[in-house]
Amino acid sequence: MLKIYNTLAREKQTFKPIVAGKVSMYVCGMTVYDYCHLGHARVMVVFDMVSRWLRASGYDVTYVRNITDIDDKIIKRANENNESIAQLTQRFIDAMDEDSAKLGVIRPDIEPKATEFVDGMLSMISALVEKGFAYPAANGDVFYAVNKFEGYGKLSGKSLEDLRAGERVEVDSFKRDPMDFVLWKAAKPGEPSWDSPWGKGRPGWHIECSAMSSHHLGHHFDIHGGGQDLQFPHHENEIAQSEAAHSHDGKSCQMVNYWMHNGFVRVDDEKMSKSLGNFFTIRTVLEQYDAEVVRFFILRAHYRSPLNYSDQHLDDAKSALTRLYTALRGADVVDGTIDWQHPQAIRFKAAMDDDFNTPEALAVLFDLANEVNRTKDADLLRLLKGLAGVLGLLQRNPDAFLQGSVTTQVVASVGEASGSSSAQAESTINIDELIQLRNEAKKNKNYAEADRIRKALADNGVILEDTPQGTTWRRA
RNA sequence: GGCGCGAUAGCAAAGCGGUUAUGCCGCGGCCUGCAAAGCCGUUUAGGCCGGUUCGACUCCGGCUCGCGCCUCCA
Repeated sequence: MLKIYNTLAREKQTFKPIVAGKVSMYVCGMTVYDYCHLGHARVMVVFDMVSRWLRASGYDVTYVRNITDIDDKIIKRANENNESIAQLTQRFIDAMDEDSAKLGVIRPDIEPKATEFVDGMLSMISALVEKGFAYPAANGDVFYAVNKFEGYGKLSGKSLEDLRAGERVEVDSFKRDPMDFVLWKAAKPGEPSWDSPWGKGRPGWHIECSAMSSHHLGHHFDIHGGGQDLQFPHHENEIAQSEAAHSHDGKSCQMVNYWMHNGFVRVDDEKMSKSLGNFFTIRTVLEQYDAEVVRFFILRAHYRSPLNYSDQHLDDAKSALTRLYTALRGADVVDGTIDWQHPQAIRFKAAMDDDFNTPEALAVLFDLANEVNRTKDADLLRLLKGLAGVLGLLQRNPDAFLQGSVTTQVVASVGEASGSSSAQAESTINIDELIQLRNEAKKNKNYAEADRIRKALADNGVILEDTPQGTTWRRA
């Protein structure tokens, strides 16, 4: 029985899909004017994990994650770069796809782009105007009249009075209420625009998601996700738009049953964000850390908790993941079959069913690794790999992870240390050859030489491990 | 100012009204030529003050500190 913390209800609720056996899920994706940072990585990985668990639980999942490809920042950035908006957005969509693939994120089933759904947005805005929830202003913008929607604030727990009291926005004289938000922006010279009943313009941000989600998932769907910062105003506004636009005879229809919000990534205990400028892009981090380590780092914390980024924490995650891969090493397990009756599998499922408790699920993996190390039991190995696979982890060849990007050719100084000829000292030497040399030295009880080779390799980031089956190595 | 969240051992991070979380690090042992890996054992907890209870890290109240949203933001 899966329980999900529903932001709307402010409590964990037993998950019941609208259509038995099926789950419709929408997640707010990226605005593509720059490379994705670790905050984006978290959304992608978290909801990838959610969709994987729903599928592992037997649901037929339709996962939609949108792409915002028209927006003030995109226009500004394209102008600065002297490139077209289409060029800019395609460049960063490609980069996003690259980054997410590295993080082991399965592509959502549908990735709609805002610019391809302007018609849907326009008809939604028209419906809102007709029903009296929106009004065109004198400047050509169309605004949503927040006070017309009874449930405004129900997601974020804010009341209009509170919001107005904390008002920090400059009052826009074209709005009837300072909290009204824009559905359609009148075109400014030189900006891309679409025709509309209110003249040329482009859509506001919030209406995009309402139009795309209802187009692909209908007026009422199961799960809507996104970062915590989208809760207000973005998701609040989505509810106001969708539920008002799809209302019949004054009765609004519920848009979403379960609202999920993932916690922030922080740096020095401050939110990581583009506006604060303290962000690390995924690609920067991947220069230093294996992508699976980053995925593990994200899943090691509960999705709703804050996640503090630092090298120390990534190093820690790397060591932990190394332990898991070490347990799989040397075994010929390829398939990860899961016996869901096994006590550890039951524990794993209980953890995941409890609002996607990945830290507890990972603890199960470590307990399994310990059992595997003790017993070398093939069934346990399959179970370990199978359960890890549900989280998108541990599916590589262990050596591919453990030896990583270290080239099998190490630098010349190793050759010198090994005592080989000076001609060879100038070139690179194969790690396997050095292990061979060391084993010969060991056989001859020349331990000083053996240790010198081992030390030289260690200085090159190669750690040797002597096992009953022979000597293996891994990167530091 | 309004609304909300959090405070767990050296670091990270969960569950749980009474029984080993887990990972990294540290320490001792086994293993090893020595290491590494692994195994066994082990040190370090629950912000502060009250209350409920036979018993609280876990429930309730207050306080302190930190964070988030209220403006674009995953």
